[in-house]
Amino acid sequence: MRYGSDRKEQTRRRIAEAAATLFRRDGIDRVGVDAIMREAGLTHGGFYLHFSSKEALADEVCAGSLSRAAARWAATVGSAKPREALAQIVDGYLSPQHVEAAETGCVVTALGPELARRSGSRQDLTEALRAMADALAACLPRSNREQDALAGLSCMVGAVVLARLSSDPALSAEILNAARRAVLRGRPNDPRSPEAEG
Amino acid sequence: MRYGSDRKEQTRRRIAEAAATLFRRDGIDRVGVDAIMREAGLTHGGFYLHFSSKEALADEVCAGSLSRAAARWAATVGSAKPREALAQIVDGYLSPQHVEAAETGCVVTALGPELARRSGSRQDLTEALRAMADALAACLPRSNREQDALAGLSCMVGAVVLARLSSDPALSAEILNAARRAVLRGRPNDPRSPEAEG
DNA sequence: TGTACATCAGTGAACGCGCGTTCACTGATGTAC
DNA sequence: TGTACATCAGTGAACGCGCGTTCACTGATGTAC
Repeated sequence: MRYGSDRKEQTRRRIAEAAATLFRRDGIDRVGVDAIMREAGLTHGGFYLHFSSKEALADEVCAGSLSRAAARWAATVGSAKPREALAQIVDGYLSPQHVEAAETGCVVTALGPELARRSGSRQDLTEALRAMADALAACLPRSNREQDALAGLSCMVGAVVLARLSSDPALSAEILNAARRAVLRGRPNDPRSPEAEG
Repeated sequence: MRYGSDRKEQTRRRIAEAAATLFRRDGIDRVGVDAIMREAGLTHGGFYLHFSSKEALADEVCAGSLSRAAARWAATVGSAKPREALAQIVDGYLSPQHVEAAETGCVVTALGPELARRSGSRQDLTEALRAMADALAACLPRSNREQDALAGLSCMVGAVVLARLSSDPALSAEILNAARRAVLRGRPNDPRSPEAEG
């Protein structure tokens, strides 16, 4: 069709965005190339003009999504006082909305184990994890901040996984609250009530 | 073949055990009925004498595995002083062996997001999670023990997920150490060195 | 005790289906003249 | 400016394959006589 010079690139991005949503919602294995292309407004045959395989798409999309999340955290840290940045990051991550909307949320909580099983390199994912830990560390008290950041990240990831697994909304809310309290421990400047509601 | 009265039950258990291992190793979607039955020493056709579908098997196997894990934690708590029980549970969960052997490890870290997506009831899983939190709580200091238990469980789950996701063994070890320190915080009776080595 | 039969756990071929991937084709647009 | 052509993003039929499930059959064992 001989379109403008960046049209192909835009299509590629549209496919990647559709895939990012569907993969997180249903799991990589449960999403077909056909569904991704339909979501992107195309037909399946054109997929291979943009990506060499579904696996390559999944690797790129997941690493990209996680590294953009890390960049957003870093931007938050750069644009607010440490304790406010921390509260923003933690409250956003441990929100009921994040638990409910896996399809737009953190790749680790939606696809962590699935990605860990992959035979590919996972180096980009590892770097993104480090960047997330660094962003968290930057808004924590100096003593043991690297360890606290890794523990805090673990706590947040686990809390969202567990809150999604629980079929009891009350337990999910308790998990989120407990995790928030643990990650913000020693920094109780948060005006929010300790109870969670809805 | 008209075998002894408990033979069928034993076969059923053998299938469930094979499935538990393979599901945690490769993910539910990547394991076929054929592979499960071969692992159990049978052929695929007989599967439906024991389970109504692969989905039903997966539900039963995952809930069973998690509730047995909860029972083991409870037994540990019942058989040692609180702080020793806590150290046993936490050190076992946050060990490099657990990170490396997903196929025999905690169902939540191996299949959490995959299970959270399932349409089924998840009630048994939720009860098992509660039982795990209760066991943890029973060996924590009384003040805020329920919250601390939920936060500790989150931290352990997230740490194992992240340690498996990282392709850098040093980062994985740091994550496990940081999580252990956080979960045992306030109870530094652990004689272990703070550094982790392969 | 010995024999014929009934049972039913397990077998393996067959099914329909959806998937990832390929490929000959289409047709809208940029370019040469 | 107008026309013919080249390009190449996108189409959709087709492929081979593996999967979950079904079903007619097998044959080892318990039971009736």
